[in-house]
Amino acid sequence: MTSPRTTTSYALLGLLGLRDWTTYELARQVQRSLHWFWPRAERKLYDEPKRLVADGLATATSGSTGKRPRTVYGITDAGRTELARWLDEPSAARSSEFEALVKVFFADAGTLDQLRTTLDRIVAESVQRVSDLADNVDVGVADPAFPTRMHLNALAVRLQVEQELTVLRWARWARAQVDSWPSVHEPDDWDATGSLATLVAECRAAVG
Amino acid sequence: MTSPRTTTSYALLGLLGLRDWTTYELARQVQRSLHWFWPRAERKLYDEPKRLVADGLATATSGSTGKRPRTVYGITDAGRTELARWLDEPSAARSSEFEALVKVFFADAGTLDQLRTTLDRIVAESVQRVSDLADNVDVGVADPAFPTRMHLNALAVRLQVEQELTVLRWARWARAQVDSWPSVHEPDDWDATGSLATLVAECRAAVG
DNA sequence: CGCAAGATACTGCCCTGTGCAGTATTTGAG
DNA sequence: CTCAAATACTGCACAGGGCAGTATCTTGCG
Repeated sequence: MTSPRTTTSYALLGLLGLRDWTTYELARQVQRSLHWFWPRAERKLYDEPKRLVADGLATATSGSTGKRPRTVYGITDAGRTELARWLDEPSAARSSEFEALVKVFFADAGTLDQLRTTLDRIVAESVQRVSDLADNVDVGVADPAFPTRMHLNALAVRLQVEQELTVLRWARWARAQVDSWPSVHEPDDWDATGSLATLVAECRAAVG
Repeated sequence: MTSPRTTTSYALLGLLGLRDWTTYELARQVQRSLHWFWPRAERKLYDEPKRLVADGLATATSGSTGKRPRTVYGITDAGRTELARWLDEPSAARSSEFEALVKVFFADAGTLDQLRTTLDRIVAESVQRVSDLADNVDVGVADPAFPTRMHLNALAVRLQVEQELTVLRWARWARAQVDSWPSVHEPDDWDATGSLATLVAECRAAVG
């Protein structure tokens, strides 16, 4: 083994389990589907298949389109076995990065206008993401690449949609809250402490 | 400037804007609050303040507790100015990693039992995160470190709670769905395509 | 009082991953 | 026929993660 496999290795192995792909196709497919819950830069997607081949989990078939090289990757039996084994392993915790929320959190280092702009941008980005998601799903339903996998796709997409809509609803709510604040330091008559208590109660109720 | 500042630089600068901290305290504080939307390894939090000092955005005061060194960091005027300026910049897109969802997505490479186990683990992790969040908030309300920042805290916490609860609800729903599947390849009588269409409709409705 | 466990305070190393620039060739639209 | 877009990569510098390692200080328990 060249070095310990990462989740990215298995994500690509998973795609190779469905059919053969060139790296370029793989990169596009990752952006369309996996990107929502396992985002990786295109750059990585050119390195990773080589490692899979070195470990005997994938095969590389070099061809060409005229003078341009063209490598097609496929999965091996060892690859399928390893992929199935990986499904048993415990997973890393979910983690999300939200730079704009860091700006909201430290809003008192700036002005109320800055906070309002930050929230407006979050709403705009969120609307964009929800639209993109809907467009993607529309295409996937009208012309499914893997019709027999629709149910797995639907499980994953449902979470993505709920997540994006949750952010959008929150952003609109937060923007409305902030609208009545006289300054970034005072929430007017909003009872922040009481609101936190309500949230805690919701959490306790959900976990039973 | 040593090199372009990252969001991590500004996140720490933001904390330094509230009061002075030792790196150890900073590390703990980041785990408690920022970690939910800007997760960074402890290791990084020891390097970053040094860069801030090198750029004149922070000050380092070396003291000691007996023979053990102890560096206290604080913000400079230049640091405050730079922090306020950063609030104007557009932010990076939100991004989240969810390894377990990759396993759900490629569940057809394994067995139905594996999928069920994966979902059970997601539910368990989710319950844990919701509890932790509630505990954190309880402590923060009972004994607030920065009472005058409660409203900003409440904005951020609300999003975190909604996000975690969304994942929890989804995981329970998905686990129930999968319960009736005869195999990982067939969703029994579940209309996955119809379900996707409903989700698209929800998205379209939300973006107007 | 003595000692163990946990808290405090870091550094080094190797690897993954990102972003951007750079280099070509081929295809398709007008 | 031409030019833009798509295809197909590589190199490089830096951010970041995880883990091991090395101390010292504090606290509670017997």
